[in-house]
Amino acid sequence: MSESATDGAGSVDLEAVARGGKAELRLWLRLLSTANIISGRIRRHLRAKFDITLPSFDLMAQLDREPKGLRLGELSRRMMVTNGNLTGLVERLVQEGLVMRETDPDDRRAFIVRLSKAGKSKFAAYAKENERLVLSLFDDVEPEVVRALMGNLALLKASASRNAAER
Amino acid sequence: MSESATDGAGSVDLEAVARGGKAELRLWLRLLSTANIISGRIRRHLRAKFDITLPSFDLMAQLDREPKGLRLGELSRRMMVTNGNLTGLVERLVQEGLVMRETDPDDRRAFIVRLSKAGKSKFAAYAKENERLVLSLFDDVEPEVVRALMGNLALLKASASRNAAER
DNA sequence: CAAAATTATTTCAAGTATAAAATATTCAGG
DNA sequence: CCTGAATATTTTATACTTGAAATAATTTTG
Repeated sequence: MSESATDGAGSVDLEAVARGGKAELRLWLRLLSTANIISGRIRRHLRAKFDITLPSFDLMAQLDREPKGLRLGELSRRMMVTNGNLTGLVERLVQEGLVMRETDPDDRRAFIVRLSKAGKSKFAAYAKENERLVLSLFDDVEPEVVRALMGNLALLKASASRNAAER
Repeated sequence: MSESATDGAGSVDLEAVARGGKAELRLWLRLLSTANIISGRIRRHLRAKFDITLPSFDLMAQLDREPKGLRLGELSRRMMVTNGNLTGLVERLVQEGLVMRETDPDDRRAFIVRLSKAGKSKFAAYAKENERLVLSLFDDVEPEVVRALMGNLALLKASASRNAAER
């Protein structure tokens, strides 16, 4: 058969075959595997079509909607990654000429990053194609299911964000 | 304030502030950020409490329910990671004495890994504590919401798994 | 205002992750 | 039984990721 000439995990998944266990545990595993499947598809698609990584795409997506740029700290919060991570990520995008990095005139500790002209136009193409893909992945999901998930995930997200400081 | 003495991303998250955009796109971002928040909490909790990484925990979780062990290929499929990734992950756990790795008598290409006695007993403690944490993260989520998410995520997962071979 | 605390970022070490190429072994035909 | 296809895993190169420690600049305060 040969699946794709690549090593490729991320296609089968038995959802950890969580037999017993509490409903919440099983839900968490299902949530995770669903997110993994979708992000895997997106990652492979971006790579195949544009040779760009998902983290780079995410970074550009954040900057695309902030024409004036963002400080690194704000960017790391929005992307939910550590500061240290961003240093290298931004560096690579600067090398490629997609992102500009300049010191904040108001605070010499800080840096502001934003899309270059080239970055902006490339990202537009990436985003368009990506939207097409994501919509296709949701093809068999009814609008009311989308709505229900939207609301229920908000509840879960709020609960998980709140109930954090345990022990 | 100081948040936690660590560099810590993964706490705030503006859900990418996806203003416009199709509902499906926004749902995908919400799904991703929810999964990120939960897995971040789990990861930090396991590290703080037991000094174990999430991938190691996941690997042990898979083996825990297969007393006879698993071949590496099957394990990589279940964990949704590439084969190459597993080589190093297993190696570390073998070094720590938590996992045993032996060649499959029926197929000399293959390896079978399973939990050692020590691994089994350590994992029991990890899992117990982890279950406590996950349940606490779901604390404010009503059972019917859990049920609804379970069903609707199954639909989404199926759709995303199916609609793959696009272009 | 100078020392102390805080904030913004980088550096570092270790681990995780992918995709592609390389190895080794098994299997299917001829 | 020998060859070529298929399978199982490892290796390699590159990139991502974290958490902690280090740097540097700003703000707070005694």
